[in-house]
Amino acid sequence: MLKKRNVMTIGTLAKTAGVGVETVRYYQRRGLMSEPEKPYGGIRHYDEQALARLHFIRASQWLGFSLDEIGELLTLQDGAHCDEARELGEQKLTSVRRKISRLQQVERALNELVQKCSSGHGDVYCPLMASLNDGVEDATTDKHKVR
Amino acid sequence: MLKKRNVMTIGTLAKTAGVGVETVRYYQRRGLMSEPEKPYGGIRHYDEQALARLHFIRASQWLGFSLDEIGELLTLQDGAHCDEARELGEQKLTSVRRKISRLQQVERALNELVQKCSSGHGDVYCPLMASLNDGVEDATTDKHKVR
DNA sequence: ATTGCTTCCGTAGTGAGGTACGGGTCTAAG
DNA sequence: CTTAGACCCGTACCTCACTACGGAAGCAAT
Ligand SMILES: [Zn+2]
Ligand SMILES: [Zn+2]
Ligand SMILES: [Zn+2]
Ligand SMILES: [Zn+2]
Repeated sequence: MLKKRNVMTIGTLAKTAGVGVETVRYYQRRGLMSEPEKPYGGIRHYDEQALARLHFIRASQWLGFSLDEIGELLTLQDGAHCDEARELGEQKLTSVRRKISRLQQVERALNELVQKCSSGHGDVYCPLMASLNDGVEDATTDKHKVR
Repeated sequence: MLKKRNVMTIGTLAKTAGVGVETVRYYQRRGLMSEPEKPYGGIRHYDEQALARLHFIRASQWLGFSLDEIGELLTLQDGAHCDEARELGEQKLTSVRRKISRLQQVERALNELVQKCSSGHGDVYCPLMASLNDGVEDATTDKHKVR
């Protein structure tokens, strides 16, 4: 699969990194990866630096960074801007923690609804449906701000 | 704001429920709300049932149901299908719990990175950046499956 | 009666992160 | 030499939940 000295075509690069060819090209269009020069009338070749870049992008994405944010992170790669990178990491950590506690609220509310519905109410009305109609009382105060 | 006997225009309805007029019309197009008949050449009027429907939708959305799923929930509103509704709730609960534990993995990984970066490494290289390049080792096994 | 805010209705655009298509060119295997 | 399978490139399309636009017509206040 890997040609000598890790010189790859875009297809090999993509498969090695576990993404689609179209995704690589999309990252190039987004400016997250550079397009290597192509030999006259030929096919571009990619090296292990391109693969490392793909690893960087996917790892950052796994941590919740958007492609725009990843672009920013990439400008800090020289190692001299460690403080800025850490700042971005801390902001992301904060937002991840907010998401977690929001989801935990949802989990509690949903669990309560399901429990109430399970514990045989007398076929008269369903507390789950009733709560949805009334607006899921318990969870939070600003009920109608979904997004 | 509320006209006598809770008869409202679409604008009043929307404002009362805390959504936009366009959103109400969108829900109608999606089949989540019915359009009232309009008096000849006139303006449609909405009652408190429409408002309740809007509450139902927003509450369900807050719990993480998609509009398609909410459409399904609405067919179970007669109270006779409580078991199916509970099943949907349980599935959603499972997916919420999966999201939470995934985010908790991210939180641990991100926290570790930020900590390592904070504890003065000798300006030589940044462990945060290095980890991103190497692929955030600790977190999980299927690293490259982001979505 | 004139202004000015709503309503009505269909269509189109947004953002994020891709995925798919189609027509042409290149390369490696048989 | 021929053919199957990559590659190249631009463009269009996808999901989700809205949001905006545009023009006609209604309704309320001045
Ligand atoms: Zn700096
Ligand atoms: Zn029930
Ligand atoms: Zn049933
Ligand atoms: Zn650092």
